[in-house]
Amino acid sequence: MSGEDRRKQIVDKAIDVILQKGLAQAATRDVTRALGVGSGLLHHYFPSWAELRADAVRLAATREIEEVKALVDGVPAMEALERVADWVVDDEDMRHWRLWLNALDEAHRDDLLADVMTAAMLDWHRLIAGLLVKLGEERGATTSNADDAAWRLTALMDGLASTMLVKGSAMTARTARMLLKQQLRLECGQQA
Amino acid sequence: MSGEDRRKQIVDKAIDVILQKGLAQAATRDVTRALGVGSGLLHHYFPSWAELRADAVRLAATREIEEVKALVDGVPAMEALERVADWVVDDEDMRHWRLWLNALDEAHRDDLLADVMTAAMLDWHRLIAGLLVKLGEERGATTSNADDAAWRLTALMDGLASTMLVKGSAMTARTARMLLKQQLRLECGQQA
DNA sequence: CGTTCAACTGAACAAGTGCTCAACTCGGTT
DNA sequence: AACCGAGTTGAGCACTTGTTCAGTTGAACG
Repeated sequence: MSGEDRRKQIVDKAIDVILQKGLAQAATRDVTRALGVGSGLLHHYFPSWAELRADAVRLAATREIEEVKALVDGVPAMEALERVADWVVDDEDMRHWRLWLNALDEAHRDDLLADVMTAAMLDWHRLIAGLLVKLGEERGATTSNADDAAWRLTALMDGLASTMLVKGSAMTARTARMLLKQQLRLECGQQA
Repeated sequence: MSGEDRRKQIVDKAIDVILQKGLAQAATRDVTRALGVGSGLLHHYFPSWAELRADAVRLAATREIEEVKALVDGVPAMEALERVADWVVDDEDMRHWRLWLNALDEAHRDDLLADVMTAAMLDWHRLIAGLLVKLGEERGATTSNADDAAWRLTALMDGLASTMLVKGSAMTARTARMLLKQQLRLECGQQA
């Protein structure tokens, strides 16, 4: 198999493994075994597990935000924001949130991951802020604080998700969705 | 040394170690070495590292919320809420946030920790919701949605903190404090 | 055919983990 | 004096981790 193909295949399988076992529990052996290859092959393409893992998280995060961008493309801003709120909470099994929050946590110890997550967070912020600005334009209102509002919305998503993910927590997807939409109304009310 | 004293000493030292190395990196050996005792002693008092670690996190979380309760005791609700917002962000070195977010993440894999964190989150929610109700009473307004508002505020704190903690992130303590206070105004505006 | 070289193997290694258990200390009890 | 038992030790076990490296394969090329 050609080098480039193998590389992609490894990263893809790493995403699978990480989504299934969690970022902290996933090991090089899980990837190589799932692929049916020797352990050396992984290190032939990636100098270390840290690099492969960072690449995998980067690709997964990129795919997610591209998916959302496609979901809201050409849609009126208010509906787009609500679609994002729905999408964010509707992740069955919370697999992607688990990956996201794992990565956020591991980023404290792994500079490569920190870079990846910084970039991903900025992407999300840019997306939300853009929609808020668009909303202001559609309504012909000023949008002075779209940046702040976007930070609050993205942080709220993270916080709600991490609450939801703790077993036995009182936070359900339904409640989280409601809280998110209320926040949307709070922000837009002030903005209009 | 008596059993009860030794127990407390071990939990206290475990908190130190965990605050310094992070929950995921702290090991039994770190605690026993810091204490200058044999490794068996730890297991004489705690059946497993998971139990000691859960006890340590529970105690640390309890101390924190007691500290905040003392800080806002007898203070008018609005100022109390602002004090909480300040306190939450002023944690130098973010040590306590690091512990909190680590624990939230580990709780996915550790049922003992999940219980601890569920209880701690409810404590925080109760505290904030109580202050919001009090605020409503002071202003003679209805407080129908204090619960929702409290969930949003606590989730926002978590989300902002995890953003802040990622190295290289654009989120500073100053910005986070501002965003939190804006949120306070958003919630209270609607409530009044 | 022989040479070359990237792709690939997998046993072995070093480092780290939580935990066990036979043995020891030593103040208090009989 | 003999004994007991809670407190304590620490070498050692079983296991997991990422990483290495001497070697094998096999297609492409002259």
